[in-house]
Amino acid sequence: MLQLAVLRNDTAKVKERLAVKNFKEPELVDQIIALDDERRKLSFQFDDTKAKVNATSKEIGGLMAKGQKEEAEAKKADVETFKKTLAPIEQQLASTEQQLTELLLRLPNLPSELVPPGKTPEENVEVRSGGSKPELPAGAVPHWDLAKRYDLIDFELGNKLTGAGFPVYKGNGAKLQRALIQYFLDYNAAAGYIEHQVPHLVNEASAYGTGQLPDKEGQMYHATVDNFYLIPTSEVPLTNIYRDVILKDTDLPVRLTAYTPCFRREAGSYGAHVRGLNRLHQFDKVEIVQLVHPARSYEVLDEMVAHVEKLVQSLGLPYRILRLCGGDMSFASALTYDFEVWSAAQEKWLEVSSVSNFESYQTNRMKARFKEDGKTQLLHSLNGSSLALPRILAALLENNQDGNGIKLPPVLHRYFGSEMI
RNA sequence: GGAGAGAUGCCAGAGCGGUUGAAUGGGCCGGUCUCGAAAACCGGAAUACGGGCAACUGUAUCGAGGGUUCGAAUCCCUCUCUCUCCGCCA
Repeated sequence: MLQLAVLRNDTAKVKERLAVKNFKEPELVDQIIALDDERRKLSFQFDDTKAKVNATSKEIGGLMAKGQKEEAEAKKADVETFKKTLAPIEQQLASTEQQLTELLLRLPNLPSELVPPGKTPEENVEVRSGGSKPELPAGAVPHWDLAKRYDLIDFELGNKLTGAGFPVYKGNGAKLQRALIQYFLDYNAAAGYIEHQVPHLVNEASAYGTGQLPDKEGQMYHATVDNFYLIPTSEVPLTNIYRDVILKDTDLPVRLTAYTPCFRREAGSYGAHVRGLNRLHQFDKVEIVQLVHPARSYEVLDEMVAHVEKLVQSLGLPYRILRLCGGDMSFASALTYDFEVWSAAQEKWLEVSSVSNFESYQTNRMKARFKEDGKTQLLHSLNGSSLALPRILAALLENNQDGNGIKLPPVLHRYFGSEMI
């Protein structure tokens, strides 16, 4: 969430930035500041009265020790009076604080100056592209047909076991998944990201920490008996490792990577968008996360984009990098680059990675901080997919079909064990 | 799943109703000493939110939440987690 100090000191700027994100309730900012004024007033009254209670209670202790019972009783009456005035203040303070937090949670992160204006994905700005779209042989088919032809993925079996969006990978399909995961992890580790294996279910505090709660409650699977959430991305457990942690500046930067399955309810999706591997309820993803000094976060963002770009290039897939416009960005992000690869048989761009700088929006929620020259301050958090598997798989299958099989890019040969499927 | 024990600062660990934000030891930072280091000695050091130009100062925090009390790290209740034993088990 945004820092109160920023809202108070830079109110006009905050509203201007929120407008870029097409935020509909700018008046919330003023409400929040008014509530904070109220909170300060109440907090002062509370502290002041409580100080009297504490001081008097201490005196009572002294009097009791000296055996001055009568005086002590008189003081007790004083405390009684203080406490009577304290009770309503305490209640008001608690409800004001709660309201304040609720409102604060409704404000999205401020977009950086680099974010282009716009409301729809069409207004995203292409910053770079690479590779070239392949010429497909006659009779080329989409990946769901290829998956069937070469017996790589069984969508119907997934329907039987669980439901739509939970495919079963088998044979070379399963092996290729494993090869991709291992290649991605090795690639990230070589760049200094420390590999982690993390829980696939998290508690409420973690879901709040990265911003999945409260606003995206409906997008997560919820194991209600134990009140755990199935992770929609390993960003959640990875970033929350540093919830309520204060690092030393010498610990920075923190670089993490993990492979996990990701679970998303994707409520409201339907039709051609969800065909084949395009949109699943469970999919595999390798993620990278960094926690860095605030002064460096944009430099690091560029570095992460370059890192993912090289990975996509190594797979030989035609791609483009988009800088998301205000309307297409996620709630918590300050700047996001999406990677899309060309899925030649579908003739569609598919999003395979999203690399974002969250600045202090997540770290303020989860109190992930570091200490520099004795001063404690919030870290900046960033993450990106490196990479999401299903759409990579879709593009690899479609783009590399030659009628006899699928030719795999050279980087995968040693992971897959052969050059063709 | 059953029975018991426990959760205190960076770590270990005291405290079990009243100057305890917290003894003591270790670690860490600064200093003295030293050519330098070690040892020894001296000093410093939590987080959040307020008040104050500042020095400084108020409040909260001893797993979390609630309660008892003039006063709670200390007593009571609920929850979470850890450990030991039993059961079960990849």
